[in-house]
Amino acid sequence: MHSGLLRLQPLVRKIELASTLGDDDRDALRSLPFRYGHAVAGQQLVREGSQPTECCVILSGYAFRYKGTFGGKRQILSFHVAGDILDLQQLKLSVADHGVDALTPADIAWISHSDLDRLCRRSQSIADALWREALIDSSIFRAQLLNLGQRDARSRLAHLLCELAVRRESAQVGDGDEFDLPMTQEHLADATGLTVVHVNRMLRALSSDGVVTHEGRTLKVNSWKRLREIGGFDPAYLHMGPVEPVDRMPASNCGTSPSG
Amino acid sequence: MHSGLLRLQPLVRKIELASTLGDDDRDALRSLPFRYGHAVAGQQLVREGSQPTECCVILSGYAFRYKGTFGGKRQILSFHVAGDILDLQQLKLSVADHGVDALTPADIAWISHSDLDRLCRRSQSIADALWREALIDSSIFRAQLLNLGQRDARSRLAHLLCELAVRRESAQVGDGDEFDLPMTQEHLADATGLTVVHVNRMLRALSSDGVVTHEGRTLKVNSWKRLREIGGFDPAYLHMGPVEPVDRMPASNCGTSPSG
DNA sequence: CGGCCAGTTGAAGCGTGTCAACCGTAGTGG
DNA sequence: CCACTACGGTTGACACGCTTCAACTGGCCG
Repeated sequence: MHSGLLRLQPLVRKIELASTLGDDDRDALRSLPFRYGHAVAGQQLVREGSQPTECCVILSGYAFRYKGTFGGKRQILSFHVAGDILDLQQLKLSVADHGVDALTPADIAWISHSDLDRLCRRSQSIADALWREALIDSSIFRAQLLNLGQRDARSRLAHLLCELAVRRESAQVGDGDEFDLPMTQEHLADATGLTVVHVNRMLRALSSDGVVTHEGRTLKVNSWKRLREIGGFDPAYLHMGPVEPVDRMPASNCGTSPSG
Repeated sequence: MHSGLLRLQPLVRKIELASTLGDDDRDALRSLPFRYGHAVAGQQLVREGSQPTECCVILSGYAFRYKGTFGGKRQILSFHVAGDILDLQQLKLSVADHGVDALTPADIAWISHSDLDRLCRRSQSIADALWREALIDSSIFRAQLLNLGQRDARSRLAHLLCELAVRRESAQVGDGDEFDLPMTQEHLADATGLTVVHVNRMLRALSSDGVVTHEGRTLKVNSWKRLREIGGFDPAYLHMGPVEPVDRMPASNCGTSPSG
């Protein structure tokens, strides 16, 4: 049982994107007891159908949640970065309706439901903040529903890339217009409801249109404006507070972007 | 400001599907002050992008939630029946990331966020119950994501029909294998991410295969087993407590359930 | 009566899926 | 050092599920 003082800092930062915390709340969160774990890429963290007793906070690396079909297909529900707290829903529900896998090597803090629950009872503002996290989670799923149900392949991909950019930015991973895209095209396919082959084609299409540059596992966005337009991306659903509506994208920086 | 004693009963029943309440909690919920409203079919209840200060409980009738695309398309996120509490997410988030419309004429109870919030602070078990409702909501979206992303038209429809059947059953609307399908095929299309034309074809296919009988706005399920298979439906995601796994479908009724 | 809305059906086109190669890189073991 | 394998990415040809367009029906209501 660790209680490493600053290791839970990514969690605090994440929560403060959507909620305001007092000093005491911050301290309480940071000093939550947790079990530390390291996961290799592809490792299963939560099994669909299991009854976990701990929440899982990503300290570093990437993870994703998914649901399986009887026929062996897989829908990736969301990708997650450092600071994200997963399985918050299991705090109040017993069986996990979806699984969680590490996407890259990842450091994980496991926090027991009872500890978290106790903290919620002690601090109304933390309870509110966690509730809010869960609701934002839900909002992201709603946006994904719109994405899968109403947009074509090209738009779906663009939208997903926009979301990844914003979330990685807010987690302060990478910087600016160029960032790591740690997932394989198969992951992207499972997240967008497309086939690997078609994801590949659409990615290249975005490349050859000059919207993004994609080499190796790095993605560079040449025109946020066009990527947003193509994806129909409106960051409101992320509920990250006031975001300037236009032109620039990841909540912060982004110098000179050619807008053609 | 009504405080009509039994009018909020559908809400209590709904909540008790997933949580256990004490007598005092039940009473507290039932005596929540609310503003009564009647909506005609198609009437907008919550506008996407607005900042509501009240939650909306359906006392009778049907409603649905949706998100719109810049291009004018619409994705229906979920359908709702009597007892469902909508916009619970706005309790902790400020702007509504989706809209709500009445599907049929409906009776609505509007409960102010502050009243609800106050009640949550007074009763931990009610707070838990509402939190749980929100999480189940989220779980349903996840299931829809799997549906839209991984299944073909026929399966999507079958899955949606299964879900509607279970939820209407749990709300004690209609009975047995035959029930009202109050939505138009356009609604079904917007919910499944298909076109009206194709929904029509798939519905007829299900009919001519003998799985369902569909005349007017009534749907009769001839074989739950086949409908479940086609839709890949597993009711676990509804988190409605232990559900017998086989053969029969709508969760409850049938007074003689062994070991229930 | 006329008009509108939901449903129904057919024919044609296109967006994705499927199948099947092939490439480059990294890892592994002889 | 070289086979050998495994995996992610890339590309082409073809098949098919779904969309699109368009026409027609029946019911409801002003």
